Formats: sequence, C-alpha cells, structure tokens
Amino acid sequence: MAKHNEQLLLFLALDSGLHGIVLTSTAKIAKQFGVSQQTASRKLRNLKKAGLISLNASPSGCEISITSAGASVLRKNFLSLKRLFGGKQKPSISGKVKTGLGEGRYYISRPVYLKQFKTKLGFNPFLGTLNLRVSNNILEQFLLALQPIEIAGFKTDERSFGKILVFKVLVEGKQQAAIIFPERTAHARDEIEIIAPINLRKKFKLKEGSKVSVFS
Amino acid sequence: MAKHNEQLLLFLALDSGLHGIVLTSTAKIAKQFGVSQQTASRKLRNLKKAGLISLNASPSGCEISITSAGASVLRKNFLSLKRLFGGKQKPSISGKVKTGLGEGRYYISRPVYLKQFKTKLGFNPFLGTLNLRVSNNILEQFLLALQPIEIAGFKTDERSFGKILVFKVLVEGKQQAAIIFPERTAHARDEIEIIAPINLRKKFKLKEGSKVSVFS
DNA sequence: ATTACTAAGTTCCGAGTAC
DNA sequence: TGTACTCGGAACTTAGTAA
Repeated sequence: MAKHNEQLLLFLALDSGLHGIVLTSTAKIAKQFGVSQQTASRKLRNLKKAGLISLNASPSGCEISITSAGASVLRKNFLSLKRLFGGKQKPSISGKVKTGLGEGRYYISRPVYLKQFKTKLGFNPFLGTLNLRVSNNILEQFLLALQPIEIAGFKTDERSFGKILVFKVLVEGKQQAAIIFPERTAHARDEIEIIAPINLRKKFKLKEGSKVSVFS
Repeated sequence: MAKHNEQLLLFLALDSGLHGIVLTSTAKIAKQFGVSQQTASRKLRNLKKAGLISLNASPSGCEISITSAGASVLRKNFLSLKRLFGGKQKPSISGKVKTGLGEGRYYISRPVYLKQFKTKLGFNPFLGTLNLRVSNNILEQFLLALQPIEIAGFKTDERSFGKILVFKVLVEGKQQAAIIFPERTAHARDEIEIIAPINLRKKFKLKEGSKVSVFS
C-alpha cells in the first residue's frame, strides 16, 4: 500500500480545503510538489483509486476535491499530532524541590535495579533523584491514574534490597521520567523521588523550594 | 524535503513522546509499523542521517529519541493540519478568472437592480462583474448550501429585464461579494458572475486565468 | 537475542511522446 | 496548452545471513 501519498493528500487539502474544489493541472501540482508531471498524474490517480480524492481529469485540466475518506485519513493524522502538540493537559501534580539525603542515589545505583530500569522504563537513569514535597491526598489520586511498574528486589551477602514501584511520568510536561517508591516506605507519602535519563535539577535549573509539575 | 519516513517519525514520536527516549528494537518497530526488520533498520538510519531522530543501535537493541529537528518537522505538519481542522472551514469553490463580454456590467448598472442590490445585499456594487469558470456539478453543491436572494425584474418601454438570483459570498475568504444569476440563463452553468462593493479584479490583482476562491 | 550487509525482486520515477 | 502511456534506470524492499 502506497503511504507516502499522504503527503500529497495533505498538500492538496491545503490548497482546496477539506470541502472545496480546486481547478488545476497535473503540471502545476507537479511543480509545487516537486515531482514530474507524470508522477503527479500517477499519484493523483493512485489517490483516486484509493478513494481519498475525487479527480476529474480532462484535456483542459483537472478538478480535485478531498473525499470523506481522504478527510478521515487526514483527521487521523491530525489527532495523532494533536496528542503530541496540542493535546489537552493531562492530570498533573506539582511539588516543591526538597534536597534529599542522597539515599535515593545509593539505591538506584545498584546494578540489579539499574538493569531493570533500563528494560522496564526504557532509559538509563541519571544517578541521582529529584525529591519533591507534595500534598499527600493529591498524590494518591494522581497515582491512581498511573500504571505501576514493579522493579524486583534482590539480596546481597550483607543485606536485602526490596521491591520498588515506579510510575512513568513527564516532568514539566515533556521530560521523560519516573516516580519511584521503595516498597518499604509504605507509610504516608508526602514526598516523591523522581529519576530521569538526565539531571533534572540541572536541566530545569532547580533550587531548593522550586516548584515542579509532574504529568502523567 | 523528507519523504514518507515522516510517517515513521510520527509513529516513533507517538511511542516515545517528543522528549522521551525509548528502548526498543528494529524488529519490534518493524512489526508494529508493518515492514521488515531490515527496512525498519534502514529507515531508522535514514532518519538519523537526516537528523530527525537520535539513534543508538547496538546488539542489545536501540535507543531512540526525537531530535528538535524531528519535532520541528512534526510540528510543521501539525500546524498544516490544524489549519484544516482547527478552524471551521466553510464550504468553498474555486475557479479561474475568465474575461466576460461586459454584459454583466450592463445589466447590473440598471438603476432598478442597483437599488435592490443596496437594500438586499447591503452594498453598492462596483460597476463590473468578475467572471469565474468553475466546475458545474460542484457549483450546484456549493449553491445548495446558500440562501438565494431574489432581485425582482422590471420592464422598460424597449424591453424587459428578468429576475436575478444572488447569493452572498466571501471572495478569498474575506471580501464581501455576491454571485449573481440572471434567471434567464437556466441552462448548465460552468461560469459564475460575481459582484462586490469594490473592483475585485483590481484588489486581488487578478488576470485572465487567475485562481479565485469563493467561500460561503 | 540483536543490527545490518548483500543480492535479488519489486516498485517508483521521469524523459519521450501519443493524443 | 492538457492527460497519460511506455520503458529504462533509479530507488526501495526483503530474504538470507554474517557478526
């Protein structure tokens, strides 16, 4: 199935609008689209065959309009892109940066954890955590909407490391990151630890008390 | 300009987000995208070469993220589609300027018509018509969505002037104007006459064959 | 398991040209 | 002017396979 014709479909739609008709010629389209007249002609016929445009070609030129199927294809693309750019703001929670004790850094540096972070989260975390103080009950609600991912614990000769629950999030609406919860801290949580592929504190120039928003 | 790889770029962006990093494999992408593993591999390398993604491939898989250039390409597409879907596009029809015989000018100059134009359309027309060649069946569709306004005919000692049907429209999306149909020309219409408060030909610098869009 | 090279098959493009 | 056909070469895809 020819797919790159969608670029031409978009081009045509921009010219005629979704409901308009445009009187033009294969040569004009070819020139504007950057292909030969023959290719433009063939592509137009392909789009017609695929039902995406209505095409009426004659020795005096051609009339083109977008069919509902064509509009549907474009709309689908639009909705996808809207998710990336224009999308509605997803649920979020904000908190203030709190300097931690560096415990998080120690834990996440354990190779067994690191390996799982990479496979289950898709990134190698920067070796440090960003600690945020948040409202307790809002945090509960926020986490309810998220899918928990389990990082298995392990034992060494000296001690044991427990399971960790992680939740994929976006920091400031765009930076891929994850909230991590060592399972042992099952008590009230008014603080969260965040890991990310990069140094969040540096990237967003955060200081003690800075406000940070975390999105699902 | 990039090719149909943009489809893959969008696919990747939907997977990783615009700023995320995703750990995956060429085989997974291939399966989801509907091509062979080899093609996925090659396309990813092409996208990397084009600077649209950052790609780190190794025998253990590949890490992919969208570069700012890649995001820019997607945003451009998004903005184009937004123009189509974001604003409510009204029905339109486009045609080519065709030099008329000056008959229209004579008719609309009749004081009895002029008076009605002013009261029923709200403007005193420039004494000249813009003639457009359009597609017949598309014109029918376009007019169906519009409200016809009737301009009464009259008689002089020498001859009679028939009814005129007019339809309020916007030329090039903004200029107030009206399509006029002398009722006597009840036969196939592949040409329309437009009047407006100003000289359309002059305002839009139109020549024989220029493309003009008319909106409802 | 991976990525990605080679080779062969397939599709696509556009110059020439018919109508 | 138009559209659209043929056809040789370019570009792309994929199976087999190396690393």
